[in-house]
Amino acid sequence: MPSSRSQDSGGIGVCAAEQAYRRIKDAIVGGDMTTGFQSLEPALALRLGMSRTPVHEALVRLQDEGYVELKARRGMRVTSLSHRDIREITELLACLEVEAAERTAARRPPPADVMAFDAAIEEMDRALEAGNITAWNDADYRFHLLLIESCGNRYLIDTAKRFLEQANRFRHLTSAHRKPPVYSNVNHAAVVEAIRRGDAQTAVEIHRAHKRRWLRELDEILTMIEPDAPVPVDSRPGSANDDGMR
Amino acid sequence: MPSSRSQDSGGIGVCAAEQAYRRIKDAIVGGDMTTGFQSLEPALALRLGMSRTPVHEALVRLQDEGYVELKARRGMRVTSLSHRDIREITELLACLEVEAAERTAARRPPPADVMAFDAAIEEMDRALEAGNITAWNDADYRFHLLLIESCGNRYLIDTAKRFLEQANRFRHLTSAHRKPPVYSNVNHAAVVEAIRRGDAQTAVEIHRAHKRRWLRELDEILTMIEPDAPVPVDSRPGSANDDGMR
DNA sequence: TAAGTATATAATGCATACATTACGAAGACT
DNA sequence: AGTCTTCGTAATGTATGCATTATATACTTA
Repeated sequence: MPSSRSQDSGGIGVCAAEQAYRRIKDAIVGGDMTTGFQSLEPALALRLGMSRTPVHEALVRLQDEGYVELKARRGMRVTSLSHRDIREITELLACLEVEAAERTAARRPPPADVMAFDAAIEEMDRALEAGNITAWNDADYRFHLLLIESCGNRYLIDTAKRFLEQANRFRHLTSAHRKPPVYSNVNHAAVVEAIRRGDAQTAVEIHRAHKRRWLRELDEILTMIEPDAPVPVDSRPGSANDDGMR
Repeated sequence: MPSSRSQDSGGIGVCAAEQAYRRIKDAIVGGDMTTGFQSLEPALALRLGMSRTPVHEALVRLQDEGYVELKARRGMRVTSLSHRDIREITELLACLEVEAAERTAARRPPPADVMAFDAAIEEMDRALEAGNITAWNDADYRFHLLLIESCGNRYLIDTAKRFLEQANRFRHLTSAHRKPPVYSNVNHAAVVEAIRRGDAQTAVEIHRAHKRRWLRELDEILTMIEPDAPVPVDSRPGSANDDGMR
């Protein structure tokens, strides 16, 4: 249901507008275009090796999704995520994921699907033992993606994925400041256990409690980092205007 | 946060692309462009009195939101909503609204805001007594919009509004087949009472039960209407290709 | 007559061109 | 010297033009 044109996904022949959309979004989510980064359409078009038309289309779409602001004459600006933004995105995502957990459990997915959850959790365990934060993040991301994608409601899937992507913009920020997330692994395992049993009620309760706890921790992290103001999404908050990609 | 450019909202000087976006979307939501309606960019551009460029931009955005499908060479096609689509949209909206009810109650909005809820419910009561379905729909819509917009989470607001709009595409369909929604008024009033007291727990419970009941009723309506297949969003399911606007 | 192929038509996606407009810089006036 | 005004520059939004491609139709051959 989300964006795709002609070619279905990531192949060779994707049209320029789609490429522009993905490359810019990836740059923002991946931290290569930092919060506050500004650029003009001609510059972007030059960098992406295409004309302004597809770039313009991509920017409008990204504005709809909240990734950039288009200000007259100033071109695009990567939206800054205030503490409030981060909290609100996390809250919404929590709500959506809890619903997804309930539906997934109620659907009683086939054992093969549940094994994918197990695999993700095992990898989270391994990464935690090894102290490999990046690997843990990847596995955790995959777990949440699995949970979302197996809920059966395509609109819920699209929406939750959209905000999971948004959340990736500040994931590294929080993961740098949080204590080793042992309880995440335990909770996730318990949710999977409930899913395996088809126990939707328990899945909801555990996942909701987990998300509540995470929100409290997030609040602590945020107040620790800085009183408020737009959050530095990477290590160079000042270097906005010059080139900003790296 | 959603779409707008230069001019903030609905003024005179909105750019052509934004106008195209709104007019086409309004036509779809308002039932003027019926499910399955197809059109080519040149034809739309002609009808809207602009060139293909802004029309193209609008269509891509509408595709992102699930209102149209763009098939190579076939132009745009207004997406058909299957029973499954209707159910999934309603489920997601229920989830979002329950969360909004909880947050609204937890925020303890000022009495002036709560009076707006009262006004909407009073109008629902009046419309129900008078048997005026249209008026009831309008008031009900306003109630849900109020509930959403007073939750305090801007991302939740945007998302819920988006699906409330989608739900308007099939609202008339369900409202034609459902029995007089007395329990809606009662439930909504109870939710408002909980909001007034700041009782988030009760607000959630009532609204969730209300939505559950509504989903069951929706299922009955849907199975009654037709086994499945794309739902006729207006009374003329066949007249897709010729002109489709009315 | 039917099936396959070739050609023509036209819609899409992108590039370019143009008009509008906003922002900045420079100069003039107080 | 500071402020206001005017002019120039350049970015945006849209229109148009062009290349690509897919579909439909017509023609040819078995």
